[in-house]
Amino acid sequence: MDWKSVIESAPVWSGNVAKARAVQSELAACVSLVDDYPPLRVIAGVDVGFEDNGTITRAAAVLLDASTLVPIAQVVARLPTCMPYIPGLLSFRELPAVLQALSELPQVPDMVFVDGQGIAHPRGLGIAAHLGVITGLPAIGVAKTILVGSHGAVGERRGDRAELVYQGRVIGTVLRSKDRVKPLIVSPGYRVSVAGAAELVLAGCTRYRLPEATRWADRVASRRGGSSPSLFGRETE
DNA sequence: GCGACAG
DNA sequence: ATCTTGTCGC
Repeated sequence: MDWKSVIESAPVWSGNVAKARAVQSELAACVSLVDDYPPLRVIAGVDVGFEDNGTITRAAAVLLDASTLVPIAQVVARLPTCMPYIPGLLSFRELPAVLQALSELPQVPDMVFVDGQGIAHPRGLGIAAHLGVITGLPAIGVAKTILVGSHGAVGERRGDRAELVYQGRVIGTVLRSKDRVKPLIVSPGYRVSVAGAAELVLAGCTRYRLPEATRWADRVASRRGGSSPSLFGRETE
């Protein structure tokens, strides 16, 4: 995997909203929803947090053993924040730091769990889909709230779900990952189908609402501890 | 024109 | 995302 070129060729925030949206539409056409990911040996969770009043973007990437869901390694990348949060353009704000962190993991993951939407986005390119298209890595978007789309009732038990529909298309799954908790919004990022993404996320959730991969990345990005992956951690700036 | 709006 | 204590529920 040539991270150097991936990071260099990644779309950069130009300060032009219309232009950024146009880029998203182009990349959205490259999204593959075919379940062609390899057997999952190692998976990764990525998430972002901020420091110094938001001036520093802190991205965390945690590698986990796919069969045991136990953390193997963690990396933190800190970069100057490049733009403010603009609904629909989250990837331009967070991907630079996320890609840097991912590139420093000791191994390339077979699947990346991203905090945010996959194709469940106004132009079909949430941060998980964006990450997948430019890295080529299979990815899934796991969000805590809806950006676009609507759905019917969701049962109260773990595994219960409802289709997330937007403009007549099924773009994701509103999935109850644990009994009686607010459901997750799961959508394909890249090289995964709507159904496949939901199954992988459910399998990745053990005793908490969020998948283990996302949970660890969350913790590391928000610089909380929760001892475990911290044994082989690195840091960058 | 008036809301809604991932993190 | 982030600022923040106690508190309701399993």
